Amino acid sequence: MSFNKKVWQLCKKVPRGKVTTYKEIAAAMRTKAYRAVGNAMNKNPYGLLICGYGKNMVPCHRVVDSTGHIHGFAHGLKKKSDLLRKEGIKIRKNKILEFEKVRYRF
DNA sequence: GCTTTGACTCTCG
DNA sequence: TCGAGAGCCAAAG
Repeated sequence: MSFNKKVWQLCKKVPRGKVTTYKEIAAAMRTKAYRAVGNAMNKNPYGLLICGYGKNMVPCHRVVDSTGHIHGFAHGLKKKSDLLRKEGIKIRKNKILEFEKVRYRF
């Protein structure tokens, strides 16, 4: 299985209402390719399904950096924060509130 | 194959 | 507290 697919697989394991970080994912794969993880997200073929919540969706919007701050998103940061808020996660200025509480650990 | 490119993270000052 | 710099890794050209 390719590196990217592993990333997406792990991504899908994040439950609704929870978030994870690029670092967590990398750690779960026993690697330190934090940046490559983000790169994988950016190129993920299921990106367009995020908003539609399709069968093979990869909840990329539940992945943020180690500080709980949101970076880029294929559909825009606003869209991403909206989706997270809809799942019960509070966001303010691209920053996740109560990060430690909603953070999912593998 | 070597070089470039990131949705990253850590360390300093 | 915050920004700059350096280190990191895999994918794409």
